[in-house]
Amino acid sequence: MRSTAAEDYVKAIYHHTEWQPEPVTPSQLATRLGLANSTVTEMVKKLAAAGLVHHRPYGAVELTPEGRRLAVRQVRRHRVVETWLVERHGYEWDEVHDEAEILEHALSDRLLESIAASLGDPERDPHGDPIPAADGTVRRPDAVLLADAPAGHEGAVVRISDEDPAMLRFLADAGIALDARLTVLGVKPYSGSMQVRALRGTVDVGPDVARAIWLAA
Amino acid sequence: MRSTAAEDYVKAIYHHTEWQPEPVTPSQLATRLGLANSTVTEMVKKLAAAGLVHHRPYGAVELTPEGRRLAVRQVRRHRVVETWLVERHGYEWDEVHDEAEILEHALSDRLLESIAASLGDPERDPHGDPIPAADGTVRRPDAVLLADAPAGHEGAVVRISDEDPAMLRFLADAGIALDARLTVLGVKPYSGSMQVRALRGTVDVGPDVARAIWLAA
DNA sequence: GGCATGATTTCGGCATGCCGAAAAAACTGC
DNA sequence: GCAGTTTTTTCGGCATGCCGAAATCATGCC
Repeated sequence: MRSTAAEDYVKAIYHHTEWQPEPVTPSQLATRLGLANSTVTEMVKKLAAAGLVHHRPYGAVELTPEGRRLAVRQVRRHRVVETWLVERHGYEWDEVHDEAEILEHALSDRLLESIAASLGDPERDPHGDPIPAADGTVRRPDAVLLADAPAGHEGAVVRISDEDPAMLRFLADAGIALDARLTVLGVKPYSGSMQVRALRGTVDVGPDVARAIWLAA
Repeated sequence: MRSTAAEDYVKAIYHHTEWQPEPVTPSQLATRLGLANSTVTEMVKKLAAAGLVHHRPYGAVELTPEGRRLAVRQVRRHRVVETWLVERHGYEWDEVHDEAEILEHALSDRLLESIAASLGDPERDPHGDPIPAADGTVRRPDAVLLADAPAGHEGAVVRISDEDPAMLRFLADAGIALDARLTVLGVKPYSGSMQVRALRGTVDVGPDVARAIWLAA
């Protein structure tokens, strides 16, 4: 039970608790993985038998220490590959996800570490997500979700969720990239969108976008 | 029917006819792939249905033009990856095979070509095997199997079979590498081994080795 | 020509991952 | 507290690849 499928499941579980720590339900997992609920239930049972997750029937799913280790390892692999694709192979940051999704299961540890070393052992990936160290250590920057930032808050963009490639392109066009300094001007009443000042000018961002961007605290 | 398994089968079939053109039998395929005969028979039937091979029951297996295209593509991928591992990641030439075997199925065309370009589009891999071009063109050097070379023949090593990593290490120790100049001194009667002069001195090579080395014709 | 031997194929089975439909449990609002 | 909805689980099924055992074919030898 150390298949690529298992790696994908624990990574998805880990992913869910990485930036907002709530337990994950099977159906949320199914949505994220694009699988049927029944499939997830079955697989979770196998993962539990393999000691990678805790799960009581009809309850949420949580990683065991061992499952967490595997997940962190997988996250490291994914983000190292993404960084490598962008820095060495001319990929745009919205193009790397699918390729990394496959490669993270295919590279040996030796090759992965060689690639990481050739990049200078980076600590964050092109979206600002922290890259866990080879020993499993994770350093996460203090950050506030843009949607939760009060008016007047100012800070550099520390992370942009890689969930939606189209959004990544929209943000790139709007001049909002990693390390850009943003100032929260306020929420427009009833529209649900926020006004934000970037270097290039003022931008209105909808709630989806405001929940995809993290600012330095 | 374009699975990684299918890619492995057509590659194995192609491989067999690359340096000595004889048809492949299912059992030879099974041996090379490390599978049961029955498994190969079943898979060959599926490959035939998919138009990748010709096969009449109880007969040999041959690639269709389409199967050959797929095989050549796969060979290119494998050899580009091997070259990359040796040149950029400090692998020894006897260590690359397993990693390449996995990676050749996982890289996108885009990434593979980017890697090939970064290597200067090499035309042969660390063992001397020709790397097919991206368009499927294969250039093969004129070569004689050491075992078939007459006494007195002299020529550079053009290719060393990558079948047996232990043999590759033995040869490296003996100073026999790609491009080394060898002279065939003759066959030792009854022992079945050949005497060969290399730069570093005279070496006795057994029949296995003599069938793994090709010299420039 | 007949027959033994070895290669090939057929057959039932197994493991992994996936699905949809139906049953069971858990929440919800009133 | 209870009925309706939603979530989770169970169940039968399917596809891919693999296996060993048994049946079938091909071939060479006498």
